[in-house]
Amino acid sequence: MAGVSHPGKQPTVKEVAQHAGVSPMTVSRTLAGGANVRPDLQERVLAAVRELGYHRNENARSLRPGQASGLIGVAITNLGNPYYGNFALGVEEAVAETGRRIVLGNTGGDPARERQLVADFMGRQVEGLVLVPSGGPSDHLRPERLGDVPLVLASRRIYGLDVDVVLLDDVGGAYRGTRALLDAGHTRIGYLGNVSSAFTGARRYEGYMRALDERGIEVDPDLVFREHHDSGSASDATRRLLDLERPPTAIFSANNRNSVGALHEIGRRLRGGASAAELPALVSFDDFELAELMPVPVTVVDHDPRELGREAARLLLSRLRIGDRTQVPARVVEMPVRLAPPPSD
Amino acid sequence: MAGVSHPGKQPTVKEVAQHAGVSPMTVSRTLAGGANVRPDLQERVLAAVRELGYHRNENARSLRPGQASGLIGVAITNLGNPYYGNFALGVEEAVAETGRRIVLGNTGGDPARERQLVADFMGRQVEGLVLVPSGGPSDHLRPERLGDVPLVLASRRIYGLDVDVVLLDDVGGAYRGTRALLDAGHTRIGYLGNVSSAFTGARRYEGYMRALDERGIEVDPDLVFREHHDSGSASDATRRLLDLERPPTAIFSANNRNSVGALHEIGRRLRGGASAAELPALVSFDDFELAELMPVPVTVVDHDPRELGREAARLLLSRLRIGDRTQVPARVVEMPVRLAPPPSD
DNA sequence: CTGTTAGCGCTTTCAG
DNA sequence: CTGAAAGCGCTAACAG
Repeated sequence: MAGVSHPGKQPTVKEVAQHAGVSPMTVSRTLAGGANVRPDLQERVLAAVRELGYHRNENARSLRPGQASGLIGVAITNLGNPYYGNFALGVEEAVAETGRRIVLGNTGGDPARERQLVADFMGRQVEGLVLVPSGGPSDHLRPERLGDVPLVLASRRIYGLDVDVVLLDDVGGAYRGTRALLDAGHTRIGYLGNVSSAFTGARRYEGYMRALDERGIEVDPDLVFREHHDSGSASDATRRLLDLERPPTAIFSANNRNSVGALHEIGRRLRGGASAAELPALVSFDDFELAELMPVPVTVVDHDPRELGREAARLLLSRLRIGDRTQVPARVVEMPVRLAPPPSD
Repeated sequence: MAGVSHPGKQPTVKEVAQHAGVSPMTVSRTLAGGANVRPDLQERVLAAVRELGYHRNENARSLRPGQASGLIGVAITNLGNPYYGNFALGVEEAVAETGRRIVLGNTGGDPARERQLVADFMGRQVEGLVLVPSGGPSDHLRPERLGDVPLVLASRRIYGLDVDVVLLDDVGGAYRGTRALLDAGHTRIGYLGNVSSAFTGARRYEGYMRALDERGIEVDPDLVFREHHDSGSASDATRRLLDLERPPTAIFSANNRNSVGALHEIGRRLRGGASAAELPALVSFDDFELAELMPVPVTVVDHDPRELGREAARLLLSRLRIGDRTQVPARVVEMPVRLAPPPSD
């Protein structure tokens, strides 16, 4: 009960001042570090703060000109996906190191929701925006809409929008993953990709093609499936692949969801009596846990979404430190990926 | 360049008003829905808003008495863990349905960080708090510190703190999982738990004990490992279990991390030439992907962290609707879990 | 239907 | 070293 004079309302500087027998300014100065305040008054103020459970109102504070809100708006497509969860974690950590916080919104890949979130973030006076674009129209991201609030895009870029971007080395990773299969002697390599992230999908497919092309192998359209987006449809695609007259001996999967789908189908066939030897090897863009325990060899194109998040935050924070934000041209950072072959037995 | 008069600053009502040739109040009213504003003036205002890229300043808005901030503070232990990522998603979704947003902080399980985050959230005038407690002292959560800002705890409760809590049915899930192993004829069942979440750990261990007790089996202390917290140490514990003179024929793993650790060790032994038949069956509290593909049978105690998050948000939002928040006594909700046996082949 | 006034909580001036 | 005044952007309440 200590000091709760008006239950149901947060105390203000004024109340703290009254409680400590000083003026609001002395409270403000004390809370700002205490420069030019007599120690004994500081004591009294801090005691009153504790007594009343006072928290300085950051919203009122940021109303003053020159005072930033300390908020960064983050909109991602799917928080439930560990990839984006770790991405958000990376952003949060890097941003928290500067004393700022993130306001987080989940777009679910819906452009309308993205617009709405960005507008809301702007209204909350965020100092910057980190966005995993959902792919729709992007006029709400144009400079005249965002004023001087810097924007960083992650995972995908938007052409015509000249802002900082962090990407994975999609092309290189897909290229190296495919090449690993070629080096192991495979020549018929299926491709499982998706359409939901057109940008990323196109880049990974490019890496796949480039590796095949380098060895003079032509892409067989029967082996390429790119029209699905969840693990269920990836299972179906895998079934169709394996039911071909000349099935692939290996599969390149452009992401986590597709890898899981493919493995579900592989598991089904194993339980149906197939032997592991007649089932395809797999390269998976995106790591997943226990890949080593899979019944077929799984090579993983591994990367660190948390680090991607940190890097996105770093780009953003650096813009906040620059007075004229258009001074530095837009940067594109490609984060490296790592090939992790299956454990040799 | 449309209308960017003062680049580097967000436009205000005043500027919009000037631009539209009306008073600030007409702008405010128009933005509030347009009641009692002539249509043609509304037109002019909305045009000016578009022209200038105006976003209403929510911080200034919530300064007025009676106006809520529309922010909910969420502090969780590890966003990178898919369990908490989905939890956060559930909270975000439910909260967004009411037009509110979440400010998110990651505690990393550090009590000091938790205090800091909660204080910051209070300063930002959050309307409510959702917290996955880190387990340290909890005086910063006492009612006199939080004023009338409601708090909902998730995953763990804090004794002595009379607030709403959402939990999983830990005891029941562990009990049923263990009983499934007993029903399959196992009598020596190892236990892998952890200490990092003392509360949850104790509850799951209780369920394990209860199932054994019911069958008149005494807990063999050699089979119980509860002092570790990551998948690496869970691997070690599994090794020690399997190296016992009379190793267990099954293992109950109290969470995801432990299950993965145990499976890593099992994989190692398989690659070393062991046959699946001599390796233990597993029950895992917490689902994980591709459990069906594991070389030993894995039964999963499945649950929906996203739904847990939604429920936490629901409890919180219901408090916001009630004038006197202490009217309704603290509620404890236990979310159900589901037993998912391995696919029968 | 529209505008003016006042004040939300805070801090930057400017006086004492 | 301390306080009083003024104003950040917004909107109830009260004129007109």
